[in-house]
Amino acid sequence: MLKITLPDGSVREVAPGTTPADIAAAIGPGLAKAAIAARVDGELRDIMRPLEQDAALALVTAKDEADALELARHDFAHVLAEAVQHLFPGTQITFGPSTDDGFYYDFAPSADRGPFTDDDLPAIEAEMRRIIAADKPLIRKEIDRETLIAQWQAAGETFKAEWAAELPGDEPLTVYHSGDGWYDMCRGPHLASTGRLNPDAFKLTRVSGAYWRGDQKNAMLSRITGTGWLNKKQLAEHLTRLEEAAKRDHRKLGAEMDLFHLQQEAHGSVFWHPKGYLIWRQLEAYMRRAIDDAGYREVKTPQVMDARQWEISGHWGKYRENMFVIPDEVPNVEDEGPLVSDDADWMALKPMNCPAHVLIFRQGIKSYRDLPMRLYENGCCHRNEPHGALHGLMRVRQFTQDDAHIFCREDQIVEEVRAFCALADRIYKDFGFTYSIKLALRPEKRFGSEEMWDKAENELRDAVAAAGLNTPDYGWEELPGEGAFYAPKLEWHLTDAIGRTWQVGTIQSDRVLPERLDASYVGEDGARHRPVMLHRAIFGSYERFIGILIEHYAGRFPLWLAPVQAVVATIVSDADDYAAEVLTKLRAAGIRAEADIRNEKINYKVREHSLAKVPNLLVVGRREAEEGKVALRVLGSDGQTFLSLDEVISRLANEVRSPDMY
RNA sequence: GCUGCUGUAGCUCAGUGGUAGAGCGCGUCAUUGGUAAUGACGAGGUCGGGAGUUCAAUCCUCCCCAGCAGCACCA
Repeated sequence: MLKITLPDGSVREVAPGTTPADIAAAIGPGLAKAAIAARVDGELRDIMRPLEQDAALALVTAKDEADALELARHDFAHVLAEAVQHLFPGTQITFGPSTDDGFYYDFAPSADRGPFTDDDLPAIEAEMRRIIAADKPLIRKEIDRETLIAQWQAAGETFKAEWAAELPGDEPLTVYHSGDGWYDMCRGPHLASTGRLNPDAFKLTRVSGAYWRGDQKNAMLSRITGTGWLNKKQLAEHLTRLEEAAKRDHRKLGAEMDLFHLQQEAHGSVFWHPKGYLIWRQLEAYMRRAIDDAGYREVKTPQVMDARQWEISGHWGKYRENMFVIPDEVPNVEDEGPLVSDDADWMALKPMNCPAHVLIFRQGIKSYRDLPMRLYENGCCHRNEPHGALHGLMRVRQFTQDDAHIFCREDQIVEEVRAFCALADRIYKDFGFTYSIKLALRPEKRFGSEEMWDKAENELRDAVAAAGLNTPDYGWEELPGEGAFYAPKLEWHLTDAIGRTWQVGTIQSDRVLPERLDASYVGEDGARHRPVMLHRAIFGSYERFIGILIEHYAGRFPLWLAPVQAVVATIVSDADDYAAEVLTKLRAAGIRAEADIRNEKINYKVREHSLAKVPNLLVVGRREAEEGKVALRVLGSDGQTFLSLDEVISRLANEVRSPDMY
C-alpha cells in the first residue's frame, strides 16, 4: 500500500495504481467533480495518472487559477492541433505551448495548401468546439523513443521526428492520445478530457509566421494564436483589457492629439508637430537640468564619419548591416552610368555615439585628475532597422538618445554606477514609473577573460547593492547569458500605468572600446592607463520614451508636459476682450495657454477640449468678465470652480512646475 | 528580412467590372447659446504606385511601396 499525505496532514493508504481522481472521489463527489489535476510532491500531474509511490498529494481545482489556466491553455493548444489536422489533412504539427494569455500552435501546412489565413479561423474554432463537446479523454502513454520516432516518420511528421530525436535523455517519451487515435508528443500534464475545457472561453486571434525553433535559417511555419481562459467572463474581461490598451496606443493618440506623424516617404523617422515637439523640449530641458546637476558635460558630435573610423571602432565589421552608408564623392549627375563609382570611399551615419565620445576624450592628454569625465549628448543616431521591426515611436530608424559615456578609473566604477542608479531612480519616479532592475550576465559569445567578467559583474552587483536596489522591491534579478558581448549590463524595466513593462535605461561597463580606440590617461604614477567606459542612458531614446509616456498617461500628460496647459473658452462674444486679458496674464505667468473665442456653444467647446485632453479649461462669460473671475474646469472632473483671476494664475503657475523644480 | 492581412476624402469607414458614398472634420451663412456635439448650405477623392487582362478596372492578375499582427533582429 502507498501512503498518500493530503494538504491537511491526513494520510491515506491506497493501492498502487490508484489515481488522484480516485482519491478525490473517495473524499467526496464535489471534489471529484472540481478536481482537474494534482500536485504530487509539488509536481503538477494528470489527475488520471496512477500513483506509484508514497507522496504528498494536493488536488488542483479551478480555484488554483494559475495551474488551472496553464492546464486549460495547454489543452486548448492540443485541441487546436487536433482540429487543424482534422480539417486540413497533410498539415504537420510541430510545437504548441501556453502563453501569458492563451496559447498558440505552429503548423507546417501542406505545400499545396500554403499558410493559414484569418479566413480559416472560424472553421477551426468550430472544429475545436466540436472536439471539446465530444469530451474526448486525454490519455497519457509512455512510448519508447525509437518507436515514436519511427511512428512520426511513417506519419510524415518530420518536425516531430526531428524534435523527438533531439530531446535530451534516453528515457521513454510521453504522448497524449485523444480518444480516436489522434496523439501529440507532450510532456503534459493535461486535463482528463477535452470536455473539461469551456468552449466559450477561448478565441483564435490571429495567424502569423514563426520560424521553426525560432531560427531564421529554418522553415517558416504557420502559427495560429488564441487567447484562452477558464470561463466566458474572463475571456470577455481580457478582450476588454485589449480594447483599453488599444485606446492608449501612442500611434492613435499621437495623431488625435496632433503630436507627430509618420509617412512612407520617411518611414521609420518621425515628423514632430509643434505640440509633440513641445513635449520633447520639456524632456530635453528636464534632462539637461538633471545631467548638469550630476556633473555631466554636454557635447555634440558629427552625424557622419568616415567608414575607416567605424572600422577601427568595430562597428563596420559587426554592425554594418544596421548602418546607413554614404558615398564620399559627388554623385554622377549624367543620365548614363552608375550613381557612384566602383571605388567610392564610404562614410556612414552614426548608429551610436560612443566612438565620437572617445574621440573627444582622446583630444589632448588626460590626467587621472580629469576622471571621472562624463560626456553627455542628445545623440541623434540612425540605424537601418529591418522593415518588419519598425513600430510607431517605439522602433524607428532615426532617434535621439540621452546618451552619456563616463570615462573613469577601475576604482571609480562602483561609485559611478551607484550614482547613476540614484539618478535613474529619481527620474523614473518623477514620471510615476515603478521599475525593476536586471543584471544581464556574460553571454556565450564574448570578449575578454573570465577574470574580467567576474570583476565586471561583481562591480555592477556591488554598485546596485550600494544603491540599495538589489531587493525584491526593485525586482532585482540576474539574467545569465543576456549581456553584451563586451560587458555585463544593468537594465531598468519600467512598469507603466496598466502594468506593461518597457526596457529603457541601461548602464554597462566597457573595457573593449577604450582599447580599440586607444583612449588613455596619465595616472598618479606617471604611466599611461586605460580608462573604463560606462555607457548609460535613462530615457533610452526620446522617441521611444515619449511613446511610452503617451501610453502610460493615456495622453493625459501631467501639467508640466502637456503641450497646451490651459484653454480660455468664451461663452459669449461679449467676453472676448476679457478672454484676451486672461490669456495674456496666463502667458505672462509662463503657462502655455490658448484662447477659444470661436462662435460655438460652450458645450461644444467643453467637449472638444476635453477630448483633446487639455488639462485646464477656463470658461469665461459675462458674469466672469464683470467680476474678474474664471470658471475653472479641470480635466477629468465634472464640475467647475469659480475663482478670481489672480487665484487661478497663481494656482496654475505653481502646478505647471516640473517635478524637479519643487 | 520572413508569414498573413490591409491600403478609397484630413480622420473613421461603406461600395461597385461601366470613371465613387456616409459620418466626423473643414469652409460660408444664420445663431451669442452657461460646462461633453446649434442648424442650413458648400468645397474636397480619380480609390498606395506601376504593369497586365478587358470595349471598359478603384474592383480581376502580377510586381513594387507602406502600414498592421506575429516571427527573426534590437549595439
